[in-house]
Amino acid sequence: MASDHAQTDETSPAERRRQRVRDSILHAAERMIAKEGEDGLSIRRLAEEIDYSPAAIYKYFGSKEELVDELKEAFFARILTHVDKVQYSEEPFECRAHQCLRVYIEEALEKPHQYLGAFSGVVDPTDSHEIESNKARAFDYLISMVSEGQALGHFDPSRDAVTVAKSVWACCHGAASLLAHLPHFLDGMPSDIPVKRDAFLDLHADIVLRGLYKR
Amino acid sequence: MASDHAQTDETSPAERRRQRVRDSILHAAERMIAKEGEDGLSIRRLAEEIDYSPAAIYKYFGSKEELVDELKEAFFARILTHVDKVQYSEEPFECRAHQCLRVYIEEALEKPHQYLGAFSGVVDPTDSHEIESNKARAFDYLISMVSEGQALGHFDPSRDAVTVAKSVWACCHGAASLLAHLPHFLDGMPSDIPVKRDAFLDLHADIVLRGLYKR
DNA sequence: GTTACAAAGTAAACACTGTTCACTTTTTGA
DNA sequence: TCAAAAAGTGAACAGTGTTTACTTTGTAAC
Repeated sequence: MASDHAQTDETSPAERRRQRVRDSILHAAERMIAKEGEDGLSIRRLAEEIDYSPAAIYKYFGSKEELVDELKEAFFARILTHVDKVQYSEEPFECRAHQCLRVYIEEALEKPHQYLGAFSGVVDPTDSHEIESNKARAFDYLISMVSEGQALGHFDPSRDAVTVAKSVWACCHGAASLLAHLPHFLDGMPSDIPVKRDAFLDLHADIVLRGLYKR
Repeated sequence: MASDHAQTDETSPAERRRQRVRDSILHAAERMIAKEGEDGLSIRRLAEEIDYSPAAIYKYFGSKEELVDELKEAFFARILTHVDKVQYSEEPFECRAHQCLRVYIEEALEKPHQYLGAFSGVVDPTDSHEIESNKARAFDYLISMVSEGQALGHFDPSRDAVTVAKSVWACCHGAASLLAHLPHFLDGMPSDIPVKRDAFLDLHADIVLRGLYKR
């Protein structure tokens, strides 16, 4: 039964083997990007690192771009799960909203090169596939957060929740982008190194959220 | 006297000629980047476009990076002058502050590829030359704007002006970056195309600035 | 077990890239 | 006019992503 034609878990030894090689490619690529950025990733050096020929990579990925895109999708999926966890916690709304912004930025900064790479370059408007990516979905959470804030009577209800959510996303993305791009961004500020980023993110989230409240 | 050893305006015909070639290189590079992005710029195709050999480019610029860095510096200098103009206008403070944020974003969006390219990739912390660029100076204007807002009794004075300015810069940069990166960012929103961006920027600046006011 | 077929893997080539170097042409200043 | 400097170039080097024809390996059926 276990060696029957239709496997119970849909994975044959060959498929598992293939999956392992695929993963090793992805992991090696991730390591190289983390070290040297997206431009530092070379298919040839990547192949050498995992002891394959460059051409072998193309049995697993259609192009370098497809490979990198898969990493980006996984990265944003990870950010989403972390933001999601905050969203459904038992904390009061104001605390959740604050954490929501913070966690997005903090998770983005876990992989600065990947985060920056995901926003470098103008996206082709005719490429519809980009629209339904996890990147766009990150911002769906913000819509429901803003709507909830309006329903609870905290936020100004006269504004369009979607538009406001886009504005909030811009604020979060900007902080993540600048912190990732400029390692010295917080230099010359009060308090010590590990606290600096924490304190800044608190202030930033405070300012952004305060902008949403009714006056 | 005019043909004396030391020229009055410090430019000989040879220097002017050289400057013209230099400019033609820069302009061609700018056109190519505007069309195909930073990665789409090729020294060889650039040379072909202006009818020179690829090697000739290196008589004017040490490397491709130096060339695009000069374009970036000029671009941010242009943004700065526009923001500067707002800063010293005769409008009331609240209007100037609002315009300050708007103009930064609008000018950034004049060259989406260049703006995104200026923030792609993690900056080398040991490279001190990056710190004193026009990019960093854009944010000096925000510091004085925040300080003035505090002095006038509008903004919360208990906060560090520099830190707040960084937060505001992040909000502006985020909006510029997202709008440049995602041409569809404002799709699915009320009102028509030319007004959309205008309305969004107004809302965004409103939200950010409201976050700074005393409650 | 053998055989047929598909999958995995590769070496070599193609068409690019940025950059350098030896070399020629042109321009300049005395 | 003549040497020196500047401007410009062709060819090469080392690297890139990708494709193609080919070989090796593994699998499934007879």
